[in-house]
Amino acid sequence: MLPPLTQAFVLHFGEMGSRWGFNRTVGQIYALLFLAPEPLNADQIVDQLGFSRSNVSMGLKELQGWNLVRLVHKPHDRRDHFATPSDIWTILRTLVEERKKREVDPTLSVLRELAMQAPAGPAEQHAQARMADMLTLIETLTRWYDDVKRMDDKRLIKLLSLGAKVQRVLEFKDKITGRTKTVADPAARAANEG
Amino acid sequence: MLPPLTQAFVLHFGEMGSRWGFNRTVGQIYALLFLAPEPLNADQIVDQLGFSRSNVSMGLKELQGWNLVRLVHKPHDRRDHFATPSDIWTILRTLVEERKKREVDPTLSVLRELAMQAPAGPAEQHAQARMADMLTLIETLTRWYDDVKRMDDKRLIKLLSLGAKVQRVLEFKDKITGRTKTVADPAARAANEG
DNA sequence: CTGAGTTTTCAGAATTTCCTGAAATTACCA
DNA sequence: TGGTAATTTCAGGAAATTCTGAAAACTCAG
Repeated sequence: MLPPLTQAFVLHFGEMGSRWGFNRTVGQIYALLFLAPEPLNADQIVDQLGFSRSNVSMGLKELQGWNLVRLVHKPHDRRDHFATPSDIWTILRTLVEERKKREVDPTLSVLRELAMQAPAGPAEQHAQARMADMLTLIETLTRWYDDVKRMDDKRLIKLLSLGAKVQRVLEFKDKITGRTKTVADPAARAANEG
Repeated sequence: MLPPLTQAFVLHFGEMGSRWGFNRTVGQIYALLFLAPEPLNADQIVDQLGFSRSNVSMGLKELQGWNLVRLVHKPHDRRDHFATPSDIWTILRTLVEERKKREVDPTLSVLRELAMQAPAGPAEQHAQARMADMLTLIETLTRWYDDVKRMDDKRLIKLLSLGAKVQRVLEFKDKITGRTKTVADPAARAANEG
């Protein structure tokens, strides 16, 4: 039915689905839409994947809830068509944002809530301290994320491909701002750049 | 049974468990161990959470499989005790590593596999190009991750708290390496540092 | 309006996952 | 080696989730 590479990809996404927070149907539908050169309508998805019409309808709704799939209308066709963004970085941003919303935000708000309450006796002192550690960590991470997600794709990609080498750049900068003279010395500069 | 803050935290982790790739039992056991000031043995967990002994045993095994919990032996006590690392950054590293192993590595290897196969006719050209896009993105991300995970905690935290401001540092560096004279000029340097 | 085409809802069947108690296994002491 | 404490395994019951078909609801051209 599906050509072999497409089939393999779709089946893999179906299997992985559960690890990514949705089910087989949703995973396969997403994979199919991701690969499709054109938006697909629900019946085309039914034909290709063999799920019931209602299951596909629910799967599409869930994918729209994740903002991973958008509704497209074709001229002279009453049926709804669905597509994934063609830009993969856009997809990544959406995925991360939605997973954060589901996986970390609820915990963040519970931890903030609990941090404000008085510990019920000395027994909970330690527990509350542990929660505070976790809260600090999550807040550090989400602040970083909120910051980074505002970067445009080009800079983001540049930053990613630099990897841990940013470290060196930072240390380089420290040196410069610390003692300007060193920077003016070409030999020292070359050493810093490695 | 459990003091109120502890209880709230444990129940929350139980609920979140399914979103994080494990079940209620595992989530609650982890939460309890995380908060505990001392390693706990299986019976203590049974007492506090009310799950069956066998369920706790399986949950602990799963947590050990994730490397999130380690076995501890107390002197003069035959029973196994369990603890989470006390350092929260260590926990984060483990969690990310294990999730990557489960959630991205399988897809990475499938995509590499499929990238090598010849498309079955022109119908699959587009599909294979899409897969290639995804592969490139995942490889970029995992390379970045492999790089960053080698950083020590101190530098990592520094980098995180810098957030998108690294950007400025990078541009600052570009200017310096591009035209040294400008850097030597204190006025221009001040402008770059913002 | 009407009615064909399309999408959504939803009760319950099918499937999967979770959890338990009983039995088996392991570890260790005397 | 026998006995006891501790842990693990596992078959099957309980619970949760996924999936379906039928019916309801919606949409729009005529």
